[in-house]
Amino acid sequence: MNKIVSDERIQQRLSYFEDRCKQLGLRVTHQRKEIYRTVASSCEHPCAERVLQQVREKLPNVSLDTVYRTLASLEEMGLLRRVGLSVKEHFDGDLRPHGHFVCTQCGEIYDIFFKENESMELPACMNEVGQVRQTQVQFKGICKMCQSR
Amino acid sequence: MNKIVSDERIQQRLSYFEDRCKQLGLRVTHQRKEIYRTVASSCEHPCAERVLQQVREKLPNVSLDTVYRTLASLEEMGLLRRVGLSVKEHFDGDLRPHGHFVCTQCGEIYDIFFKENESMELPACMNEVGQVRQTQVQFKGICKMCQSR
DNA sequence: TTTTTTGCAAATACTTTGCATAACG
DNA sequence: CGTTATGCAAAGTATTTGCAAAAAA
Repeated sequence: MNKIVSDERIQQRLSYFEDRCKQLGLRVTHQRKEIYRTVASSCEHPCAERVLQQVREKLPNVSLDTVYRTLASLEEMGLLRRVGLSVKEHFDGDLRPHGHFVCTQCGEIYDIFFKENESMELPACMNEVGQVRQTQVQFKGICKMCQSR
Repeated sequence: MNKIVSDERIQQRLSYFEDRCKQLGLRVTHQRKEIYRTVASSCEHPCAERVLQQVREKLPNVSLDTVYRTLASLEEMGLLRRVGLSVKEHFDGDLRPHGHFVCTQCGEIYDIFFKENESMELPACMNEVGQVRQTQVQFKGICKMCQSR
């Protein structure tokens, strides 16, 4: 398994997860707990299918759609993040260094030009990981348009 | 239409596009040209379907799969970028501020912890765009593993 | 003329949804 | 017991692929 997170830390997180569930009136089911445990103790940024595999080692009958539903609610609960953006691919012909603001409500993508971006240096540890071809900064949130509704 | 890019600039880009095609032995077809023109002159980060719509205003018979194929080759040619990550969604239970390195060959995602990330301030223009909930820095490139093959 | 690219159609991959049953609190 | 969450099956969306015909060089 791919586990660098300590058991102790996972326990902490699980109990926080249970508290949050109670706070929000969500039920603490075996499936939710196992799905959250999997994501919280994984270092591999698993996709839904991969989460399912891991969860099924303990709960063999869990279905993929439960995994999707649960991952979505864990995200809403603020217990995990989605790496990346949206289901669709989006393309950008503007090659100047710039970032993007993505509205999580309407999906709109806005260009963000800012100085820090242009002069951004690669972190030192980058050498050990690989050769960087491009850097993108993404901001997620709610855009003005959606706010004023 | 969504055009802020000047005609002059688009012409420049199109002729660079043709040069690159010749350099690489790729044919300059109407479809490729129109697809590139669309992405290069758009400010809306279009998805494939949206590119198709625009392209069809000039070339009504272009098909969606050609758009996909062409966008992929334009990316390889270094003429456009994919906003986001990969087709699949990936989830991350680690909420500490950190970035990701994504290998464009094998798809592996590596965590990148670095000081600059923790202290990163939001660009001033952000106020005009929306309320930021989270910030993610993404690096794309080829990882060590893939390099040594 | 030769080779690449296209369009069509179909397959594949990923994610979401409706509904009856099961399980939490 | 009442209500929410799950599993199943099916639908919905996005992307990719094989192949014959069309078009570029």
